[in-house]
Amino acid sequence: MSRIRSSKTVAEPPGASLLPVPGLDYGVLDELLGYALRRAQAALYVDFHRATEGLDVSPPRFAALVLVGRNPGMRQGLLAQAMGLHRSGALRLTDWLTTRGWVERQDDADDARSWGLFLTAAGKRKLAEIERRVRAHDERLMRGLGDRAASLKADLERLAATAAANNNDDGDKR
Amino acid sequence: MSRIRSSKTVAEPPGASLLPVPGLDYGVLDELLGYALRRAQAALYVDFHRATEGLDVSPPRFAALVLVGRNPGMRQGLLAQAMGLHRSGALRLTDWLTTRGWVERQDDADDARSWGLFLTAAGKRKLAEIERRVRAHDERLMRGLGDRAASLKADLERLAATAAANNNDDGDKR
DNA sequence: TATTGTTATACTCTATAACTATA
DNA sequence: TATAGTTATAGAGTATAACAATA
Repeated sequence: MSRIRSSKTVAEPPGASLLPVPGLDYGVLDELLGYALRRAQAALYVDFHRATEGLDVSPPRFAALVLVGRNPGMRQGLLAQAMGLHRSGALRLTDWLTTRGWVERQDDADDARSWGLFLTAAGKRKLAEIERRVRAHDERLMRGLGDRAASLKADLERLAATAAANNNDDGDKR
Repeated sequence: MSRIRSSKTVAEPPGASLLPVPGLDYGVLDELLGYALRRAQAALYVDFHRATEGLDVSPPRFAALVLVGRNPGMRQGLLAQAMGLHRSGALRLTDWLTTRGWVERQDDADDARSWGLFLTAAGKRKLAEIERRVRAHDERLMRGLGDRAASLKADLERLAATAAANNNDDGDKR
């Protein structure tokens, strides 16, 4: 089998932050944990893009490279599961990375329906460079938070687990 | 002047979470504050969608309703600024809300280029219902975090400010 | 000349549905 | 019959560029 698909550069991120505009009334938004998270996410997204400028990568593409790099031979379906995507999304992502020459599909000896995913030599080099810059970007953020960085990260992980658990329950909304 | 545009329902959110898949090696992703934020955001997004099921709303649409509701007569450009959008994005968002009958444009007496944005009576009712559910959803998350919720929210706000400041600086990446 | 909003277009990210090949 | 991947299509969310009207 073979795959060919078009290649384009990364789209520009939202240009501006969601930081409060002085004089505007944000009502309930200022009270919500969810909106605080959204503001932080928006700011980090712009910052990530800046830190990886010229490398033609985006957060999901970076995550996919790391996952394939650390788990060579993983199937597309597992990549989808790890990234919370539909399998058609993992397909497109893999297509894009393949077209760039960073990832390659190899036939899986155990199951003729599946691919094994692997980084190419170019993909390994690219990932090393991206990872270096992303680490620097993240460490800069951590430094800005000082000793709160570690507890923030732990609380975010707990929040993610809590919200995901709600999603599986029927919830007690009423 | 008048605006007409098509109306569609809210798209489905990503179906699954980004919670760690047992046995997979996430490499640097597990160390990054940015990826922890991404995981939390993904989980909250699904949870938000569940909490507002049937109301035909999304996080940006909700934020726009709140902002217009609290700042009646605000211009589209200001909405764009508050939400970190290009003005063409604020146009589309406003179009959508107008088509739903929740927001209306009125001529601005001070500047013939501008609109003033206002909630309609239906928009006010709709917002009240959405806000009730979003508050309940957010409070459920906060309860899950116990006494750490307040500090988490404060740290997220500080993170957003820090990252946004980096984006304006030249940064010290090298 | 700068600003507000619009139109046209395009790209990322993600989904659903119907399909093929294999298990 | 179920699973892995594919194809085709669609929609949200966002951008850029060129434009008109007004300031």
